Amino acid sequence: MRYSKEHKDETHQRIVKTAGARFRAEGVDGVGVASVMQSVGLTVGGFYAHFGSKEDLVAEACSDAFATTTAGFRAFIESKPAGRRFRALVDAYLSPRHRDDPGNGCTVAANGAELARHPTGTRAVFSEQINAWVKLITEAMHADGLQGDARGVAGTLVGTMILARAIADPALSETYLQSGRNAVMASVQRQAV
Amino acid sequence: MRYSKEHKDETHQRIVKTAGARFRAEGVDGVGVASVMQSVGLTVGGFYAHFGSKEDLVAEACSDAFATTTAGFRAFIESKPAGRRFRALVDAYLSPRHRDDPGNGCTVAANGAELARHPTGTRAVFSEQINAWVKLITEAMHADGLQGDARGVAGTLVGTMILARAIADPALSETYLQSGRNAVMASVQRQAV
DNA sequence: TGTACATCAGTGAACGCGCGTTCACTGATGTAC
DNA sequence: TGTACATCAGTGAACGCGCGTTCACTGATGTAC
Repeated sequence: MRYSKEHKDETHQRIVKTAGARFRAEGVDGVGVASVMQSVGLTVGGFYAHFGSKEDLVAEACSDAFATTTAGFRAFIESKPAGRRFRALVDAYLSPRHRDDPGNGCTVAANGAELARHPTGTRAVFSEQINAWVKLITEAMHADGLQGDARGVAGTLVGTMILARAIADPALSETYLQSGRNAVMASVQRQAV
Repeated sequence: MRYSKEHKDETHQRIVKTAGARFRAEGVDGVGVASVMQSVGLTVGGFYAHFGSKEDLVAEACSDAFATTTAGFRAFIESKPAGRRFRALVDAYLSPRHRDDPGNGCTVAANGAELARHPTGTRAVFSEQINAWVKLITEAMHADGLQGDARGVAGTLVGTMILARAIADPALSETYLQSGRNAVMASVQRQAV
């Protein structure tokens, strides 16, 4: 072999990470295979040594991006004391920082509607990631002695982010983020002891 | 003139309506100008007698689709007695029927993330429509003697629909719709008299 | 230890195709006389 | 009322371009001897 197994795996990961960021920032349809490979510093032809098709990359990149983001949120809230985790999660998700950096943010908010139109295989891996994300929300609630519907919370987070990004005026956009934060916090109750 | 003014306006409207439905069902990037014109029963070249560019069509079609959907929801809830309007609106929005027919449904849920990446002009008309939609939600709440944050409600509706459409399994998808309906109803309070 | 060979990640040109847009044109109709 | 002309919505072929994918190839390295 010309390159070691590690070398190929590393290149593969670089393609996945680059695609994950660009798909979120520019949309799946907005980013071509050749363009991704160029960002990685390689040429188009090499792509098919790593993936069977663009669709395979979409599935893997979106799944990886989602998992990485969820892991990031998990590390973030676990750095907070129990009792402050749920609010920290909500504030971090519905922040101007997240709104203005879709390339490193939530995959559902960035590509959810688009991915819903993709083949079943792609959607299946995506469904699993949504469940993992909802599980994290549930854990954050429980750590804070709160109870509520984590699926409803996930919906509010995603939808509010999409509205905040769609609205051109920054001040108006901020009021949507604020409304989303309020709505989520109002939807949970202190757990009966 | 070959055709009367009415004739051109009518053709223009047919293009707008067709594009609005197809953009929602297949995504803005997933539908070409030639394909829209074919759906209308015309050939590509004629397109530019009606629109300066595809982007102009995107702005007009999405704005029209959004306004039409909002008007439809308005007519629907006004057919209900005051006191049952908000719940009717929420149930209609978060229904399997709406989930399974994006081409005739909410433009934000279908194209929101995508349109956020479009030029300022397109986003501006879109922002206005969002405000009109939030206003309708507010009116439905007030008609029922409820108070709450209509922007937060809009976020929950949009995000829940995106999650429900992304999830491949129909039964699991239905639980997300249910959670969204619960979350919205729990977020409003009976108005103090 | 030194040499010949096999491997295969990555190259770069080419494929057919659909995209948004342009343009010379057609021909039915409204308008002017 | 009848005829000549101007208008312009719509035609259909062509434009350059980027798309996803294919393929003959290169050349550095691991492996066999």
